Amino acid sequence: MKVYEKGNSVILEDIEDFEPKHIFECGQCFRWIKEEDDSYTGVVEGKILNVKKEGNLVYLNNTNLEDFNNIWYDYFDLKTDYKAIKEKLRNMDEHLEKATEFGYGIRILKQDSFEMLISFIISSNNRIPMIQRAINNLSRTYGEFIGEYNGKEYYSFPTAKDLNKATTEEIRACQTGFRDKYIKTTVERIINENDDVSNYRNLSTEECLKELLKFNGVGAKVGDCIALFGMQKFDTFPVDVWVKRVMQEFYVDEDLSLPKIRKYAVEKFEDLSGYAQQYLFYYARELGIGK
DNA sequence: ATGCAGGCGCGCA
DNA sequence: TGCGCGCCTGCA
Repeated sequence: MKVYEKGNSVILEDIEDFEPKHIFECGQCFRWIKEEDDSYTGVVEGKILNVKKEGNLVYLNNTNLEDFNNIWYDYFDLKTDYKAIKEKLRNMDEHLEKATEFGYGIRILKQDSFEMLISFIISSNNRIPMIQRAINNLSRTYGEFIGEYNGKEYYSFPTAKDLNKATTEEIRACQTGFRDKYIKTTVERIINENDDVSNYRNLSTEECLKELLKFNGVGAKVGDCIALFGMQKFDTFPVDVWVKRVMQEFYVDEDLSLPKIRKYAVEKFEDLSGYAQQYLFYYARELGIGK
């Protein structure tokens, strides 16, 4: 892979295992919006970035080499060899062979811990467009105005301190629905206990999940998502309805409970569980497997 | 129209 | 430990 700066962009040449659609639509993030030219625009660490792939070039627009080195390299997990991960998974069975071929450009983003905590609380029993809307409303109301890009305004995801200014009613007014009280008590607890959830990265996966489950609105699936996407715990396996369907279709009995499906997967995929989940999820949802 | 969608907390056995 | 149920909200 070659990296160079050109104008207001950083260009990645001959980067392998990087496909914007796969990365931004495999269920891990909510703030990357598809543009008319099939590029994606998002907000990370107070920066607006546009990502576009053309042939063997990935354009990171509205940025520079300094931010690439300080932010985007880690955010897009460019240090990790996804070819090696896919190779291991592909050799496990025919289903993963197909799933890794289908979602060949998936990468697991290194996202902000607190943003993941709140975002996945909102995700429970909810649909992606509505999750995106609620997060946008919260960001516009309680986040910081960053600037404009292509005529649209962008805001940072609010900090716990910012969000703590909102009442339960005001949080609901951002279209969070019945999850308003979960968000309120979660933010309140973080402020009162002066907690920094990004420190959960230092805990073992088991301890990390145990701590996350103490938050109101965080159950098994949501906790796994936060640990995986916000704390880089790759030996987790979030089981949502799509993953349940694809697991039942290919691996386990129809009547196996969710916790048992999870146990089966983590024992099978071990440290690659999170990656396997992403490939299987994207494969199942895009193809409508098990529906 | 009424059931349901990318779950969770709760009450109850 | 394992169930069944209600819940914001928009869409089929």
